[in-house]
Amino acid sequence: MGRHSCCYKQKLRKGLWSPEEDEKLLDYITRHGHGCWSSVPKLAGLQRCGKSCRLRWINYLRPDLKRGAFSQQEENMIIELHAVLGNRWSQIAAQLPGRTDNEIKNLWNSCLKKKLRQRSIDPNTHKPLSEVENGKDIPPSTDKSNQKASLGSHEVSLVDQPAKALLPSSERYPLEVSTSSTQKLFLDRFGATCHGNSCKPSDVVGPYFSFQHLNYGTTNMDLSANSNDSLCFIPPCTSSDLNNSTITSSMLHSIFPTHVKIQSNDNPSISSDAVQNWESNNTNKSNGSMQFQSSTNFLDNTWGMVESTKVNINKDAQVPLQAEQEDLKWSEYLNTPFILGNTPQNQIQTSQSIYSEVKPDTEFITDESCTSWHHQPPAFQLSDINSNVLQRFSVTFGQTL
DNA sequence: AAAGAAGCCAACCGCCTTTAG
DNA sequence: TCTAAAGGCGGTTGGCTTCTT
Repeated sequence: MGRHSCCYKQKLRKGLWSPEEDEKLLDYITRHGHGCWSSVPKLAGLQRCGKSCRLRWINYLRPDLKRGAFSQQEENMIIELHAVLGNRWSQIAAQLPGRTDNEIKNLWNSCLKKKLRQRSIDPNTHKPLSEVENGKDIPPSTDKSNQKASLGSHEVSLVDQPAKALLPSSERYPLEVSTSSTQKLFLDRFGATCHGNSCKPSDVVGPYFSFQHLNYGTTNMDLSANSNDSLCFIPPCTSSDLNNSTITSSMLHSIFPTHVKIQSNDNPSISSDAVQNWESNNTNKSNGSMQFQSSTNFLDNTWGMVESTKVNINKDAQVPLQAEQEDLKWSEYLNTPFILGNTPQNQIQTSQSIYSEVKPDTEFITDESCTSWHHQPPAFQLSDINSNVLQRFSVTFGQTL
Protein backbone atom coordinates (compact mmCIF):
# COMPACT_ATOMS: atom_id res chain seq x y z
CA MET A 1 0.00 0.00 0.00
CA GLY A 2 1.50 3.26 -0.91
CA ARG A 3 0.56 6.71 -0.02
CA HIS A 4 -3.02 7.30 0.92
CA SER A 5 -5.24 7.28 -2.11
CA CYS A 6 -6.18 10.92 -1.78
CA CYS A 7 -2.55 11.85 -2.28
CA TYR A 8 -2.56 10.54 -5.84
CA LYS A 9 -5.38 12.70 -7.02
CA GLN A 10 -3.33 15.81 -7.31
CA LYS A 11 0.08 17.17 -6.59
CA LEU A 12 0.06 17.63 -2.89
CA ARG A 13 2.45 19.43 -0.67
CA LYS A 14 4.63 17.48 1.69
CA GLY A 15 6.95 18.43 4.45
CA LEU A 16 6.66 21.05 7.08
CA TRP A 17 3.53 23.08 7.35
CA SER A 18 3.69 26.78 6.73
CA PRO A 19 1.96 29.22 9.09
CA GLU A 20 -0.48 30.01 6.30
CA GLU A 21 -1.44 26.38 5.98
CA ASP A 22 -1.83 26.08 9.70
CA GLU A 23 -4.08 29.09 9.72
CA LYS A 24 -6.26 27.70 6.95
CA LEU A 25 -6.63 24.35 8.62
CA LEU A 26 -7.24 25.81 12.03
CA ASP A 27 -9.76 28.26 10.70
CA TYR A 28 -11.64 25.60 8.80
CA ILE A 29 -11.81 23.07 11.60
CA THR A 30 -12.70 25.71 14.15
CA ARG A 31 -15.65 26.74 12.09
CA HIS A 32 -16.79 23.46 10.60
CA GLY A 33 -15.11 20.66 12.47
CA HIS A 34 -13.01 18.21 10.58
CA GLY A 35 -15.78 15.87 9.49
CA CYS A 36 -14.38 13.64 6.80
CA TRP A 37 -10.67 14.21 6.77
CA SER A 38 -10.33 13.40 3.11
CA SER A 39 -12.51 16.36 2.26
CA VAL A 40 -10.88 18.77 4.67
CA PRO A 41 -7.96 19.87 2.50
CA LYS A 42 -10.20 20.66 -0.42
CA LEU A 43 -12.68 22.55 1.67
CA ALA A 44 -9.96 24.34 3.58
CA GLY A 45 -8.07 25.25 0.43
CA LEU A 46 -5.00 23.20 1.22
CA GLN A 47 -2.74 21.26 -1.08
CA ARG A 48 -2.43 18.46 1.43
CA CYS A 49 -3.87 15.02 1.84
CA GLY A 50 -6.47 14.35 4.46
CA LYS A 51 -4.15 12.25 6.50
CA SER A 52 -1.62 15.01 6.61
CA CYS A 53 -4.29 17.44 7.76
CA ARG A 54 -5.46 15.07 10.42
CA LEU A 55 -1.95 14.55 11.70
CA ARG A 56 -1.24 18.23 11.75
CA TRP A 57 -4.41 18.89 13.69
CA ILE A 58 -3.88 16.11 16.17
CA ASN A 59 -0.22 16.74 16.79
CA TYR A 60 -0.02 20.48 16.60
CA LEU A 61 -3.14 22.54 16.05
CA ARG A 62 -5.54 20.98 18.51
CA PRO A 63 -6.41 23.62 21.09
CA ASP A 64 -6.24 21.23 24.00
CA LEU A 65 -2.63 20.32 23.45
CA LYS A 66 -0.26 20.88 26.28
CA ARG A 67 2.84 22.68 25.20
CA GLY A 68 6.27 22.54 26.65
CA ALA A 69 8.51 19.97 28.18
CA PHE A 70 7.23 16.90 29.92
CA SER A 71 7.15 17.09 33.67
CA GLN A 72 8.86 14.52 35.83
CA GLN A 73 5.44 13.21 36.78
CA GLU A 74 4.46 12.78 33.17
CA GLU A 75 7.68 10.97 32.44
CA ASN A 76 7.12 8.65 35.35
CA MET A 77 3.67 7.93 34.16
CA ILE A 78 4.82 7.18 30.65
CA ILE A 79 7.39 4.77 31.95
CA GLU A 80 4.89 3.03 34.13
CA LEU A 81 2.35 2.79 31.37
CA HIS A 82 4.94 1.58 28.94
CA ALA A 83 5.80 -1.20 31.33
CA VAL A 84 2.28 -2.48 30.94
CA LEU A 85 1.16 -1.33 27.54
CA GLY A 86 4.38 -1.53 25.60
CA ASN A 87 4.66 0.63 22.51
CA ARG A 88 0.99 1.36 22.35
CA TRP A 89 1.55 5.05 22.22
CA SER A 90 -1.98 6.05 21.53
CA GLN A 91 -3.16 4.27 24.66
CA ILE A 92 -0.39 5.80 26.68
CA ALA A 93 -1.23 9.19 25.27
CA ALA A 94 -4.83 8.70 26.29
CA GLN A 95 -3.65 8.74 29.88
CA LEU A 96 -1.84 12.01 29.47
CA PRO A 97 -4.23 14.82 28.61
CA GLY A 98 -2.80 17.26 26.15
CA ARG A 99 -0.07 14.97 24.97
CA THR A 100 0.00 13.19 21.64
CA ASP A 101 1.13 9.70 20.87
CA ASN A 102 3.75 11.09 18.54
CA GLU A 103 5.09 13.34 21.24
CA ILE A 104 5.28 10.52 23.73
CA LYS A 105 6.85 8.20 21.22
CA ASN A 106 9.52 10.76 20.46
CA LEU A 107 10.14 11.35 24.12
CA TRP A 108 10.48 7.67 24.73
CA ASN A 109 12.86 7.06 21.87
CA SER A 110 14.99 10.09 22.44
CA CYS A 111 15.02 10.44 26.17
CA LEU A 112 13.27 7.94 28.39
CA LYS A 113 14.95 4.86 26.98
CA LYS A 114 18.26 6.44 27.70
CA LYS A 115 17.24 7.38 31.20
CA LEU A 116 16.15 3.87 31.98
CA ARG A 117 19.39 2.45 30.70
CA GLN A 118 21.28 4.88 32.86
CA ARG A 119 19.38 3.43 35.80
CA SER A 120 20.31 -0.05 34.66
CA ILE A 121 16.79 -0.84 33.58
CA ASP A 122 16.09 -2.46 30.29
CA PRO A 123 13.59 -0.19 28.51
CA ASN A 124 12.02 -3.07 26.65
CA THR A 125 11.35 -5.35 29.56
CA HIS A 126 11.49 -2.82 32.38
CA LYS A 127 13.63 -5.20 34.27
CA PRO A 128 17.10 -4.68 35.61
CA LEU A 129 19.63 -4.91 32.84
CA SER A 130 21.66 -7.40 34.79
CA GLU A 131 18.72 -9.73 34.91
CA VAL A 132 18.03 -9.39 31.23
CA GLU A 133 21.66 -9.87 30.36
CA ASN A 134 21.79 -12.98 32.48
CA GLY A 135 19.17 -14.50 30.27
CA LYS A 136 16.47 -14.62 32.87
CA ASP A 137 14.06 -12.99 30.58
CA ILE A 138 13.56 -15.78 28.16
CA PRO A 139 10.05 -15.62 26.79
CA PRO A 140 7.99 -18.48 28.14
CA SER A 141 6.58 -19.09 24.72
CA THR A 142 9.83 -20.74 23.86
CA ASP A 143 9.65 -23.02 26.83
CA LYS A 144 7.29 -25.87 26.37
CA SER A 145 7.47 -26.75 30.00
CA ASN A 146 5.46 -23.69 30.73
CA GLN A 147 2.58 -25.10 28.82
CA LYS A 148 1.92 -27.63 31.52
CA ALA A 149 -0.14 -27.10 34.58
CA SER A 150 1.77 -27.40 37.73
CA LEU A 151 -0.07 -30.22 39.43
CA GLY A 152 2.60 -30.71 41.96
CA SER A 153 3.03 -27.25 43.21
CA HIS A 154 -0.62 -26.29 43.12
CA GLU A 155 -0.09 -22.79 42.16
CA VAL A 156 -1.18 -20.18 39.77
CA SER A 157 1.96 -19.19 38.08
CA LEU A 158 2.43 -16.45 35.65
CA VAL A 159 6.00 -16.67 34.73
CA ASP A 160 8.06 -13.73 33.74
CA GLN A 161 7.41 -12.09 30.50
CA PRO A 162 8.57 -8.96 28.86
CA ALA A 163 6.26 -6.09 29.32
CA LYS A 164 4.77 -6.68 25.98
CA ALA A 165 1.19 -5.75 26.12
CA LEU A 166 -0.22 -8.07 23.58
CA LEU A 167 1.44 -11.17 22.43
CA PRO A 168 0.27 -13.21 19.53
CA SER A 169 -1.78 -16.14 20.65
CA SER A 170 1.11 -18.39 19.82
CA GLU A 171 3.20 -16.50 22.30
CA ARG A 172 0.70 -16.27 25.06
CA TYR A 173 1.90 -17.43 28.34
CA PRO A 174 0.48 -20.44 30.03
CA LEU A 175 -1.17 -20.28 33.34
CA GLU A 176 -0.58 -22.69 36.09
CA VAL A 177 -2.84 -22.80 39.05
CA SER A 178 -3.36 -24.39 42.31
CA THR A 179 -5.76 -23.70 45.08
CA SER A 180 -5.89 -24.16 48.75
CA SER A 181 -7.25 -22.60 51.87
CA THR A 182 -3.95 -20.99 52.48
CA GLN A 183 -3.35 -18.71 49.61
CA LYS A 184 -0.29 -16.81 48.98
CA LEU A 185 -0.09 -14.35 46.25
CA PHE A 186 3.43 -13.87 45.16
CA LEU A 187 3.86 -10.74 43.26
CA ASP A 188 7.31 -11.49 42.25
CA ARG A 189 9.62 -8.57 42.49
CA PHE A 190 7.01 -6.70 44.36
CA GLY A 191 7.58 -3.32 45.75
CA ALA A 192 9.53 -2.34 48.74
CA THR A 193 6.57 -1.03 50.63
CA CYS A 194 6.11 -4.37 52.23
CA HIS A 195 7.88 -5.35 55.34
CA GLY A 196 10.86 -7.40 54.50
CA ASN A 197 10.04 -9.99 51.96
CA SER A 198 6.55 -10.72 53.02
CA CYS A 199 3.47 -8.73 53.64
CA LYS A 200 -0.23 -8.99 53.99
CA PRO A 201 -2.54 -7.38 51.55
CA SER A 202 -3.19 -4.61 53.94
CA ASP A 203 0.46 -3.91 53.86
CA VAL A 204 0.54 -3.26 50.21
CA VAL A 205 -2.73 -1.61 49.54
CA GLY A 206 -2.67 2.08 49.47
CA PRO A 207 -2.34 5.14 47.35
CA TYR A 208 1.34 4.93 46.88
CA PHE A 209 1.40 1.57 45.28
CA SER A 210 2.70 2.10 41.84
CA PHE A 211 3.26 -0.21 38.97
CA GLN A 212 6.77 -0.73 40.00
CA HIS A 213 5.53 -2.76 42.88
CA LEU A 214 4.21 -5.23 40.47
CA ASN A 215 7.22 -5.13 38.30
CA TYR A 216 10.15 -4.69 40.56
CA GLY A 217 10.91 -6.22 43.86
CA THR A 218 9.73 -9.30 45.61
CA THR A 219 6.92 -9.74 48.01
CA ASN A 220 4.93 -12.59 49.33
CA MET A 221 1.43 -11.69 50.26
CA ASP A 222 -0.49 -13.90 52.59
CA LEU A 223 -4.03 -13.67 51.44
CA SER A 224 -5.41 -15.84 54.12
CA ALA A 225 -4.84 -13.12 56.59
CA ASN A 226 -7.41 -10.70 55.34
CA SER A 227 -9.92 -11.62 52.76
CA ASN A 228 -11.18 -8.12 52.38
CA ASP A 229 -8.21 -6.79 50.60
CA SER A 230 -7.82 -6.40 46.95
CA LEU A 231 -5.27 -5.51 44.40
CA CYS A 232 -5.83 -3.20 41.56
CA PHE A 233 -3.83 -2.74 38.44
CA ILE A 234 -4.14 -2.05 34.77
CA PRO A 235 -5.54 -4.67 32.45
CA PRO A 236 -3.69 -4.22 29.21
CA CYS A 237 -6.02 -6.32 27.24
CA THR A 238 -7.66 -5.36 24.05
CA SER A 239 -11.24 -4.93 23.18
CA SER A 240 -11.05 -7.95 20.97
CA ASP A 241 -9.88 -10.05 23.84
CA LEU A 242 -12.94 -9.14 25.78
CA ASN A 243 -15.23 -9.39 22.86
CA ASN A 244 -14.10 -12.94 22.56
CA SER A 245 -15.51 -13.37 26.02
CA THR A 246 -12.34 -14.86 27.27
CA ILE A 247 -9.50 -13.65 29.30
CA THR A 248 -6.36 -15.19 28.03
CA SER A 249 -3.33 -15.98 30.01
CA SER A 250 -1.61 -13.40 27.93
CA MET A 251 -3.92 -10.83 29.34
CA LEU A 252 -3.33 -11.95 32.85
CA HIS A 253 0.33 -11.91 32.19
CA SER A 254 -0.05 -8.41 31.07
CA ILE A 255 -1.91 -7.63 34.22
CA PHE A 256 0.80 -9.25 36.23
CA PRO A 257 3.74 -8.13 34.19
CA THR A 258 6.25 -10.30 35.86
CA HIS A 259 5.30 -13.10 38.12
CA VAL A 260 2.24 -14.02 40.08
CA LYS A 261 1.66 -17.16 41.99
CA ILE A 262 -1.20 -18.42 44.01
CA GLN A 263 0.34 -21.17 45.93
CA SER A 264 -1.26 -23.88 47.92
CA ASN A 265 0.53 -25.42 50.80
CA ASP A 266 -2.06 -27.53 52.49
CA ASN A 267 -4.31 -28.96 49.87
CA PRO A 268 -2.20 -30.83 47.39
CA SER A 269 -5.12 -32.87 46.15
CA ILE A 270 -6.57 -29.99 44.34
CA SER A 271 -6.07 -30.20 40.63
CA SER A 272 -4.73 -27.31 38.72
CA ASP A 273 -5.89 -28.34 35.31
CA ALA A 274 -8.96 -26.20 35.64
CA VAL A 275 -6.89 -23.18 35.13
CA GLN A 276 -4.52 -24.76 32.78
CA ASN A 277 -7.11 -24.52 30.07
CA TRP A 278 -8.56 -21.23 30.96
CA GLU A 279 -8.06 -19.92 27.51
CA SER A 280 -10.74 -22.38 26.55
CA ASN A 281 -13.04 -20.56 28.90
CA ASN A 282 -13.56 -23.56 31.09
CA THR A 283 -15.89 -22.86 33.91
CA ASN A 284 -16.46 -26.05 35.77
CA LYS A 285 -13.73 -28.49 36.48
CA SER A 286 -13.75 -31.16 39.04
CA ASN A 287 -11.88 -29.29 41.66
CA GLY A 288 -11.86 -25.81 40.46
CA SER A 289 -12.88 -23.48 37.78
CA MET A 290 -11.98 -20.33 36.11
CA GLN A 291 -14.56 -18.31 34.40
CA PHE A 292 -14.11 -15.35 32.21
CA GLN A 293 -17.01 -13.48 30.93
CA SER A 294 -17.24 -10.34 29.02
CA SER A 295 -20.21 -8.58 27.63
CA THR A 296 -18.51 -5.36 26.98
CA ASN A 297 -15.67 -3.88 25.16
CA PHE A 298 -12.91 -2.79 27.40
CA LEU A 299 -11.11 -0.22 25.39
CA ASP A 300 -14.07 0.96 23.47
CA ASN A 301 -16.03 1.57 26.61
CA THR A 302 -13.55 3.78 28.21
CA TRP A 303 -16.02 6.53 28.65
CA GLY A 304 -18.55 5.05 30.87
CA MET A 305 -20.24 2.26 29.01
CA VAL A 306 -18.66 -0.66 30.73
CA GLU A 307 -21.23 -2.64 32.52
CA SER A 308 -20.80 -6.32 32.85
CA THR A 309 -17.47 -7.71 31.97
CA LYS A 310 -16.71 -10.36 34.51
CA VAL A 311 -13.73 -12.37 35.36
CA ASN A 312 -13.99 -15.17 37.80
CA ILE A 313 -11.44 -17.60 39.00
CA ASN A 314 -13.10 -20.06 41.28
CA LYS A 315 -11.70 -23.14 42.77
CA ASP A 316 -15.11 -24.25 43.82
CA ALA A 317 -17.66 -24.65 41.09
CA GLN A 318 -20.45 -24.43 43.61
CA VAL A 319 -20.07 -20.72 43.97
CA PRO A 320 -23.46 -19.14 43.47
CA LEU A 321 -23.86 -17.51 40.14
CA GLN A 322 -25.14 -14.31 41.59
CA ALA A 323 -22.15 -14.02 43.76
CA GLU A 324 -19.95 -14.76 40.82
CA GLN A 325 -21.51 -12.01 38.90
CA GLU A 326 -21.04 -9.60 41.68
CA ASP A 327 -17.53 -10.63 42.31
CA LEU A 328 -16.05 -9.50 39.11
CA LYS A 329 -16.86 -6.37 37.36
CA TRP A 330 -15.38 -4.00 34.93
CA SER A 331 -16.08 -0.47 35.71
CA GLU A 332 -14.71 2.70 34.50
CA TYR A 333 -12.40 4.88 36.41
CA LEU A 334 -11.74 8.10 34.71
CA ASN A 335 -9.08 10.27 36.17
CA THR A 336 -8.63 7.78 38.92
CA PRO A 337 -5.23 6.97 40.30
CA PHE A 338 -4.15 3.41 40.50
CA ILE A 339 -6.01 1.65 43.21
CA LEU A 340 -4.86 -1.13 45.31
CA GLY A 341 -7.28 -2.48 47.78
CA ASN A 342 -9.94 -1.10 49.97
CA THR A 343 -7.85 0.04 52.80
CA PRO A 344 -8.81 3.35 54.29
CA GLN A 345 -6.79 6.15 52.95
CA ASN A 346 -5.33 6.97 56.28
CA GLN A 347 -3.70 3.59 56.34
CA ILE A 348 -2.05 4.12 53.07
CA GLN A 349 1.63 3.95 53.05
CA THR A 350 4.06 5.57 50.79
CA SER A 351 6.54 4.13 48.42
CA GLN A 352 8.53 5.46 45.60
CA SER A 353 8.84 4.51 42.03
CA ILE A 354 12.21 3.16 41.23
CA TYR A 355 12.10 5.20 38.11
CA SER A 356 11.76 8.48 39.75
CA GLU A 357 13.73 10.69 41.90
CA VAL A 358 10.54 12.13 43.24
CA LYS A 359 7.38 10.50 44.37
CA PRO A 360 5.33 9.73 41.31
CA ASP A 361 1.85 10.90 40.73
CA THR A 362 0.66 7.50 39.83
CA GLU A 363 -0.15 6.24 43.21
CA PHE A 364 -2.67 3.86 44.48
CA ILE A 365 -5.45 5.11 46.59
CA THR A 366 -8.22 3.57 48.54
CA ASP A 367 -10.88 2.01 46.45
CA GLU A 368 -14.13 2.00 48.25
CA SER A 369 -15.85 0.50 45.29
CA CYS A 370 -14.00 -2.77 45.65
CA THR A 371 -16.73 -4.22 47.73
CA SER A 372 -18.46 -6.87 45.74
CA TRP A 373 -16.08 -9.56 46.66
CA HIS A 374 -16.98 -9.36 50.28
CA HIS A 375 -19.81 -11.68 49.41
CA GLN A 376 -17.53 -14.63 49.26
CA PRO A 377 -14.86 -14.56 51.84
CA PRO A 378 -12.30 -15.82 52.06
CA ALA A 379 -11.42 -14.46 48.71
CA PHE A 380 -9.41 -11.75 47.23
CA GLN A 381 -9.91 -9.53 44.36
CA LEU A 382 -7.49 -8.29 41.87
CA SER A 383 -8.84 -5.15 40.48
CA ASP A 384 -7.41 -2.93 37.94
CA ILE A 385 -7.44 0.74 37.93
CA ASN A 386 -5.99 2.87 35.33
CA SER A 387 -4.62 6.15 36.34
CA ASN A 388 -6.90 8.08 34.09
CA VAL A 389 -8.95 6.13 31.69
CA LEU A 390 -8.42 2.42 31.91
CA GLN A 391 -10.87 0.52 33.87
CA ARG A 392 -11.11 -1.79 36.75
CA PHE A 393 -10.30 -5.35 36.24
CA SER A 394 -11.36 -7.68 38.93
CA VAL A 395 -10.36 -11.23 39.48
CA THR A 396 -11.94 -12.97 42.35
CA PHE A 397 -10.66 -16.20 43.66
CA GLY A 398 -13.43 -18.36 44.92
CA GLN A 399 -14.63 -18.85 48.38
CA THR A 400 -12.64 -21.91 49.26
CA LEU A 401 -9.59 -20.96 47.37
C1' DA B 1 35.32 29.03 14.20
C1' DA B 2 34.32 24.97 11.70
C1' DA B 3 32.96 20.35 11.08
C1' DG B 4 31.01 16.28 12.48
C1' DA B 5 28.07 13.86 15.86
C1' DA B 6 24.18 13.54 18.46
C1' DG B 7 19.67 14.94 19.77
C1' DC B 8 15.20 16.21 18.78
C1' DC B 9 10.86 16.20 16.60
C1' DA B 10 7.51 16.96 12.79
C1' DA B 11 5.95 14.45 9.26
C1' DC B 12 5.70 10.55 6.27
C1' DC B 13 5.09 5.58 5.26
C1' DG B 14 2.90 1.41 5.32
C1' DC B 15 0.04 -1.64 7.48
C1' DC B 16 -4.15 -2.92 9.94
C1' DT B 17 -8.84 -2.00 11.31
C1' DT B 18 -13.16 0.11 10.77
C1' DT B 19 -16.79 1.98 8.15
C1' DA B 20 -19.83 2.75 4.40
C1' DG B 21 -21.97 1.59 0.22
C1' DT C 1 -21.10 -10.47 2.16
C1' DC C 2 -17.77 -8.07 -0.32
C1' DT C 3 -14.91 -4.25 -1.47
C1' DA C 4 -12.96 0.19 -1.39
C1' DA C 5 -12.30 4.24 1.23
C1' DA C 6 -11.19 6.28 5.37
C1' DG C 7 -9.33 6.27 9.92
C1' DG C 8 -5.86 5.07 13.05
C1' DC C 9 -1.57 3.47 14.66
C1' DG C 10 3.41 2.53 15.25
C1' DG C 11 7.82 2.59 12.93
C1' DT C 12 10.84 5.30 10.44
C1' DT C 13 12.90 9.21 8.14
C1' DG C 14 14.88 13.55 7.30
C1' DG C 15 15.95 18.06 8.46
C1' DC C 16 16.89 21.37 11.87
C1' DT C 17 19.24 22.44 16.21
C1' DT C 18 22.52 21.74 19.73
C1' DC C 19 26.60 19.75 21.42
C1' DT C 20 31.32 18.21 21.16
C1' DT C 21 35.85 18.10 19.50
